[in-house]
Amino acid sequence: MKKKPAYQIVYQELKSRIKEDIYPIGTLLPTETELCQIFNVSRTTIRKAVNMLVNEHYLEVKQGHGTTILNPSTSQKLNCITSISETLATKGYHVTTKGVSLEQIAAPAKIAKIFHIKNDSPVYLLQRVQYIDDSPIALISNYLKFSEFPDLESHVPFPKGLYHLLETVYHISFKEADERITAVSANFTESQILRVPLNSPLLYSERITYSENGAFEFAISKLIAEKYEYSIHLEGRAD
Amino acid sequence: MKKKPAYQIVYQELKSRIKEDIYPIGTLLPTETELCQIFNVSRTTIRKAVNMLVNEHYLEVKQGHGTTILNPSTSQKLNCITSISETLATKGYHVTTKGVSLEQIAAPAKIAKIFHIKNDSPVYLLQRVQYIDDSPIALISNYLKFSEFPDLESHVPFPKGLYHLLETVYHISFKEADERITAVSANFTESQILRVPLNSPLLYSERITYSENGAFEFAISKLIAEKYEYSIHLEGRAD
DNA sequence: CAGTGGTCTAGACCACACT
DNA sequence: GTGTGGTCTAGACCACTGT
Repeated sequence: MKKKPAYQIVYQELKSRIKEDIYPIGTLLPTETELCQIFNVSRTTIRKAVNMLVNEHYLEVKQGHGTTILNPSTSQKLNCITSISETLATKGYHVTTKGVSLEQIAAPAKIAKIFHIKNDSPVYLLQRVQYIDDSPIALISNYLKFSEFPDLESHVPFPKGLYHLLETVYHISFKEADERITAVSANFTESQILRVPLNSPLLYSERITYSENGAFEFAISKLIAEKYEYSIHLEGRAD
Repeated sequence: MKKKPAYQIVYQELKSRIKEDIYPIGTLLPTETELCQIFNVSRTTIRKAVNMLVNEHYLEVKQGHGTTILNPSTSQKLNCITSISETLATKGYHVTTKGVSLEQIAAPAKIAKIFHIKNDSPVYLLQRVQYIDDSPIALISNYLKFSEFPDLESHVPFPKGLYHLLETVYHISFKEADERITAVSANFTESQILRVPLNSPLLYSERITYSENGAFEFAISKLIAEKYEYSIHLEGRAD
């Protein structure tokens, strides 16, 4: 076992104390000097841990005043890597997945380039339709790097969601993702599957997802625009 | 005048040295110990400045190896507050604005709530069509807080762009923005103005923009989906 | 092995907020 | 004024990368 840095321990302990309401929302955290005594570490270490929690919007510091515990539900976590079904679930919808198809295919040039593998190497292609209650909402295709997910077939149909499976069974750590979003008109097939009129507007998104070892997923989603929206948070101005 | 913290000075100096190729892209930055001597400050101060540049993707640090200067053009700045015209301009398009209309209107309830003003207080409503070369691409409505922008009329039609005007003339500091993106079908009016077939897919976005003093802009954009896409960057997983 | 960044300390002084 | 967080130092030891 590796030894954990002190600031990590403080960070996790503070986080759980906030979640368990030992430090209730709206109140002030103990002062930095007090926290030094509580955890028996230097102020630098405390400040590093506190800063991490500020970045995650758990805390807000104000010079001369103190450090306030924030309400995490108010500051919804935007710009995090979440699946369509997870996003819908946090909004209170009951999401189900139907028509799951998982196959091994030869990587098209575009996919091969993203995964840094040779053209026509095997990749997984997962195709699904997602439903809210009994109405379809999304058509999703996921390309997954073959070498990272041995025996993926045996886990179909991912009762807890694809991303949950990748995290728990394959121990993938989601690092970052780049997504491009535009809109298209539903063609005949799409209109039939999603049960919308021909040419209805669909949100179209392509996402590349990265772990520490590089890209491992490329996903294409087509969503009924009337039923979905992307929420994003922007910060600062470019130079 | 306020005295600048040492880490700010180091940060700015390092940033300009990178931009002026004194520290060329792809090479290693001097070691932290060397930088301490160069700037005559402690290692903590150097590390704070370096960390800021890492967050802005100017540098990459690797333990046991060194700190590398990155190519900023490779890491496009996503999730920054930019206008449609600015985004298109960085992609090399020539953007023009036509049909500018600026009026004072009584704030609808939705806008009043966002700006924290009374219903029917005056707000500016700016409406425009944006073109690439001679083809229309976007239909934009901006609601602007009346009290923050006195005499806005005199600056029409914003030759350098609305956001540039707000920054330089009104000294607004863009802090953050929240945006919701979905898609709609072009109605008759929209299809005429944008010169697309009826029911063509349009990207629809609503944005609230904040300065240090709270929300000052609410913008609605309708963009021809075939000609535009949103690029976003996601990081980490929610708990 | 030598050299790099990663973590940590104990103590100092400064800038701001509240009363 | 008192107390909070903001900045900064000088020095120590750990952990990783490369040869």
